Amino acid sequence: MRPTVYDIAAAAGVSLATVDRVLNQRPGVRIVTREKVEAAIRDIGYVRDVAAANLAKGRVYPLVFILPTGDNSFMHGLYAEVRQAMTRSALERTEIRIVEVPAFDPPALVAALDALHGQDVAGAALVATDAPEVRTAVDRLVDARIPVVTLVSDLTGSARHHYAGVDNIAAGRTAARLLGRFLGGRKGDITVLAGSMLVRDHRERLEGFAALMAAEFPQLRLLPVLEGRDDPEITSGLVSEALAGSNDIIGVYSLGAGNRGLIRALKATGQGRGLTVVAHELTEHTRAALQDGTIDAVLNQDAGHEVRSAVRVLKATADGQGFIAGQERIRLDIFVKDNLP
Amino acid sequence: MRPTVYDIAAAAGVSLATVDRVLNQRPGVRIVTREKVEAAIRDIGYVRDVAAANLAKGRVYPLVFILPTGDNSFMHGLYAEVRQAMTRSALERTEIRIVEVPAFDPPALVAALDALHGQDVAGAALVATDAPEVRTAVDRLVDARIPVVTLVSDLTGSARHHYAGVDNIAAGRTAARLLGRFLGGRKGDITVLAGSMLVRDHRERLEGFAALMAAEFPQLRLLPVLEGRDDPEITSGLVSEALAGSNDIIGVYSLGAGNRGLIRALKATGQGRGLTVVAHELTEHTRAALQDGTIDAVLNQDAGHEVRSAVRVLKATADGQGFIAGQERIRLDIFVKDNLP
DNA sequence: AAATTTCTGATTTACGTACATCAAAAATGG
DNA sequence: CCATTTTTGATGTACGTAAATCAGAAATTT
Repeated sequence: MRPTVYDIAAAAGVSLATVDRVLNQRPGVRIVTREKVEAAIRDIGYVRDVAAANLAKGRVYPLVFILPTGDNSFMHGLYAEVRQAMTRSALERTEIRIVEVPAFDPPALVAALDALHGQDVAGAALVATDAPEVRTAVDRLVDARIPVVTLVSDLTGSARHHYAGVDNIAAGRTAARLLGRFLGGRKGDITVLAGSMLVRDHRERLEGFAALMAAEFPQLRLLPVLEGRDDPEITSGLVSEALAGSNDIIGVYSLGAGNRGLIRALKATGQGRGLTVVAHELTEHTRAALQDGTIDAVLNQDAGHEVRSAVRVLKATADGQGFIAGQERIRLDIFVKDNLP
Repeated sequence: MRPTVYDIAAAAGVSLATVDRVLNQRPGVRIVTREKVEAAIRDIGYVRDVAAANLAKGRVYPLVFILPTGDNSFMHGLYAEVRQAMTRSALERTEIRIVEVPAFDPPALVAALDALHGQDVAGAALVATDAPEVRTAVDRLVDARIPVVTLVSDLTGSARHHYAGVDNIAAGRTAARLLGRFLGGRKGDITVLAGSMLVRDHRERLEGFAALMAAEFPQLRLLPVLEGRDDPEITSGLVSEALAGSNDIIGVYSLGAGNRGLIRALKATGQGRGLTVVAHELTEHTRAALQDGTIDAVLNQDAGHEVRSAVRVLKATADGQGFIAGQERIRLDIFVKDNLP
């Protein structure tokens, strides 16, 4: 049988009330007594029964997810996953609220973060836009002892407790490796398509991609980056134009969202050119494109895992607990035609 | 506030005792009354507080993991992960026991399974060896209302509740796709290395691999499968011999364990031949080989995820509950040099 | 209608922890 | 050594559910 608070009391030769004071760091215990109790806790190997504790406390975790607006499948998927998490609220003792802010808009994000102060919030998750003022706003929350995790896009240099997302530099390098190997020594130009260089995840993907390309595939030349703002329409136009303007393009790397537009342009302009294409984020559109051969590989981050991980980490952090690092590492999924879920 | 059993009682106009009888399917309730209560449960949207219920029941989950012996890194990793899960027992109300059986030995596995009858077991996980007698032994457990999940290797056709592992046909196809694309149109022979055709996962990987190769990369010829019994020594010998015997080999697919031997042979015999190699299972050996370029891609199943998933599913099934399918799907990880964790 | 049998209600205890209150004991200051 | 402050003990209630008991009500049988 697992030891309980009664066992601690017996082992330490103190009363239950004193054990409780030590366990919940309430005042009114001499240091010697406190140490005696702590020793007993270690000795008998007591672990607090979190379920019982939460029951007694009537604890709920009001969590806030700050998400950018955005009309692309990835963001839609992310919203859907957060809403899924909401449906599990009763079971998980969470109360999740979504705060929507304009994308790529640091002041709006800062305002949303600052608004949390004084509210009843057990933790916050945000898709970070990389800007100094966002960093300090996050730090203010952390100072206010509110757990913060970044989602999808990180905010290095800030005091956020955790990042629930993939390593985007590694993602860029991986994309380069796949594209380079798939092209099997051919020589030509590569078009890179991004959403916006204002978000850290896109910058990092490009950084990793460009670095590995330069180092290992010198026969491939990177064309200037096209910024499609994660918007299918803009993206479609840019790609069509690029493909029409050059016959040397043999590969495409799409590191942002808005792949609906990319795919449309590829089908219209790229047909029969033998393009090798690597894109990010598995959506219904990229899935279909993988299947019909328009795209050769898709790198993906599982939004569901990211959201569930964020919730677990926020709860654990709010309780001052640790978490299983391996379980909370968000992996970079690589999909080809054959391993689609 | 979440509705409680008291709210059900009030809503249905019955007493708490009756609600309890309905909730825990105890006898002594007329059908009309039972339906009244069930309607009330639906109406007010009651969800049982599992934490409180488990507390009241003093529930613990005695789980058994039946694992094959095996001196390869993957099995070592699997054991380590199960032991990790044991250290979390106190928190998760589990009591995990490992039963070790000889690998590739159906009768031993059957004996281990049958031994569980009558024991206090809330669920069992096993690495299945594919044989009819194993199937019926699993079915006997399921008939005895003991939740069963297969781990790593499935047992289709049996009544197991869940499979915590990857889709191995898809894994084989994916390996073929990567190898085929990486070889970029070159013509030559491919050596395939397996552990044993007695286990379903190896058979399935080969099946997927051969099918896709034949369909999409006809310029690549598959050599007869080498069976290394997941043993580094045997594997090393087989590979050295094969490489020495032919200069037409341009690719290797290692679909089992025992890659330590493969890598040793490649370094000794394959150096400078420009071999493209795809292997399974990320271990310290395959990781190093990826990094130094001996292996080009590694397909992996995360043993930690598999074990944690098995535990979650067994507990949920024991409670007659469902689980989040997306969370319990074990993904096929693809690693190249650049996205190693 | 009486005698059974089957349901239902009321109440209590328990699980492991949190939290509050009040009295008693011990330590500290002067 | 007394007065004061600090520390500790004893006890009770609560969280939401499970499980048991026993009395009483309703349904069924005779």
